Amino acid sequence: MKTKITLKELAKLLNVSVSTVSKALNDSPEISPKTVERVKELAALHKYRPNPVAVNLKNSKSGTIGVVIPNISNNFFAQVLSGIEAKAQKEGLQVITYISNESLEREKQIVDMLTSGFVDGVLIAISEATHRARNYDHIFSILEYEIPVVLYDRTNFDIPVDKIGIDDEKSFEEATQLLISKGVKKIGLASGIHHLGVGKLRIKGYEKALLEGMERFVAASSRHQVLVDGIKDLLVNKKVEAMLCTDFGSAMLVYRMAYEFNIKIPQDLKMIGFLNKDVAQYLTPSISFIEQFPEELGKQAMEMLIKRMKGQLIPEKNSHKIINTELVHLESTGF
Amino acid sequence: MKTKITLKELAKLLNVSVSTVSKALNDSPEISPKTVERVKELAALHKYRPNPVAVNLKNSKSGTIGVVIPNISNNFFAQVLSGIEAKAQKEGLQVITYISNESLEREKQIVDMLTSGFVDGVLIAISEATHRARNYDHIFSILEYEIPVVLYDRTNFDIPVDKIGIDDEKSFEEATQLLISKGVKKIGLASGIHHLGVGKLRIKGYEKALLEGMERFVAASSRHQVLVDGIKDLLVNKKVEAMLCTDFGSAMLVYRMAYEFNIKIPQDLKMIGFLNKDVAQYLTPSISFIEQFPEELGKQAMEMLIKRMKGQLIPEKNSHKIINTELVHLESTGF
DNA sequence: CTGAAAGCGCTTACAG
DNA sequence: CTGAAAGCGCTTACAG
Repeated sequence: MKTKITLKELAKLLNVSVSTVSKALNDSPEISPKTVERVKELAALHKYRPNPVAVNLKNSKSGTIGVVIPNISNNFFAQVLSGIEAKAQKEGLQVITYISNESLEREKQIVDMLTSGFVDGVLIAISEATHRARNYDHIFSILEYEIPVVLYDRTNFDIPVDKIGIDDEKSFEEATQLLISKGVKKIGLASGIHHLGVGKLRIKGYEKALLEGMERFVAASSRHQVLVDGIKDLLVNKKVEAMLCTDFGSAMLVYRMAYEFNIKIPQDLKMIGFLNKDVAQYLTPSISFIEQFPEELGKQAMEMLIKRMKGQLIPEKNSHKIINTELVHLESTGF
Repeated sequence: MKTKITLKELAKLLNVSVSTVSKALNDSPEISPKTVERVKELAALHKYRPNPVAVNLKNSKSGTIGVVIPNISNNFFAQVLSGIEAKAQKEGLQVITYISNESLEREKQIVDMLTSGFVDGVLIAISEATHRARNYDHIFSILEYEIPVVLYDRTNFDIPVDKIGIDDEKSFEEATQLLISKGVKKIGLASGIHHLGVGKLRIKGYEKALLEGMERFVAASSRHQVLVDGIKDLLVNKKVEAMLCTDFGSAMLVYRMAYEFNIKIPQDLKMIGFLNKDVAQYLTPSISFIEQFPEELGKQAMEMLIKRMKGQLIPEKNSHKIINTELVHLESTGF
């Protein structure tokens, strides 16, 4: 019904040239006010809107940015996307979403698309598999194509690009220090992601905060049963008084085993985890968590990318930004 | 560095015309095998890839589809997106993501973008605000522009388009029937989304399944404290033996209050909820939940849209598909 | 088998 | 003030 009208058709209806219509619509001072009015009136009547594909071709850009997400089921990334999308909308940019599912293979395919001219810029969090394989060639290829790119969240590897993330190490260092300051002596840590960059950093922060003479109690494995046994050992045999959990899975395991062995949270065991707010606060008892402000991270990543695309950042110098985390106290750290 | 090479440049390097290069690259039978080889070799050397924006302009399409998501923090929608994206990738389509945040205003803006020619098709789940305001004009406008569109998940309103969703009513009807078959007499329901389409349907299913003489125990409110009081009444005063929860929030409240009033799950109280798998199975005790297969829903929505875009569906007839849900038994329904 | 021309829908320097 | 022409990067019917 309302099949899209083009400049050419408007021009014919108005008995003027296409150029005149285009200029009138773009408020060019070259065109007489009277003509501008006529043109705009008819354009409004027909609800004319320029074909974005044509405009983009003309401008040699695509008007879109590509966002690569390792795992959209992880609420953290979903929220990051939300922040990105909100900012993009304001800037009139379209967000093309690619989900790598933590796969190197998939990530390579995605990068292939990204470098083919579909997008004007890229926001990417590197997949787990890529980190494990230490195969970053495809990431470098984005740079070779001179496509502006910002790495978000998973930033701990050496590549000369703009980055934005949180300080994983510091967050757990501070959490550990807080427990120590409250007089907790035996602090344990559980992790199902110790092999990943973020996992390593969180564990490092914990270890850094431990005082001389304090024992290190770590249960870490990506294999379920090994992790279960490790946690059980810490809770039952080592009788730790607090547990830090680097990820959702390990937090839920600690939670569950505390229940099974009748260890009361927070009376017998304090807990702090990297969980998303929604889950953390709704649990019974609620679990104190590290707030990472993912939407803010997404927003700022987008801002950084926009600046880079507009050439507002110094070419040879890369930005590196840190979003501060915040320890939110809920029931599991009641003292 | 690796600045993109164009057909024109390839042509110049090869001393042939642009048309010849284009045809050779597209394996046109018009071109001699020798030329094809020469062209392809040089193209490969320079890693030539056609500018997608130009190709799209030529083909009068955009190569993208728009996906409108009401709330990406809801894991259900995140998973739907995952299914959509996977399928789109296979079809060589780009997914532009728009997040309405359950806002009518935002949804209108988004639809405005969608009808301006950015996308070849649309997948949309209508926002809560839109449903409340019963203001569907903008949705109809997508139809006026003759853009293929598939409604997913929130499909219970009258509009002549393709739809795909789950049978909310049936899912809770069956869940209720199951409890009845196990001899549970006093079955309660908690809802924080009774005012929404899906909430209404779930409640309706519950009511439909109740046998003659069975009392209806419903605690429903979008106001936190009212809902808390309602649930408390059901658990403590009415002493229901089971609770159905239409949403994550109400499930967590029931969970919490059972804990506070020392009501044991599943011994004293059975529970079934609309939760996502991840949370449901990790809770202690784990909560039996209705599996909605969101990725499958996303995938099939995309398939339906592709068929519509390709004209493989009958123009005057709309598809309406239902994804079957499945009650997954975990600890909270242990009998 | 190859190439010139037209065209997708727009914008913009240039003539008049 | 208006319009013809060139061009963004491609494809394809048409001539040769």
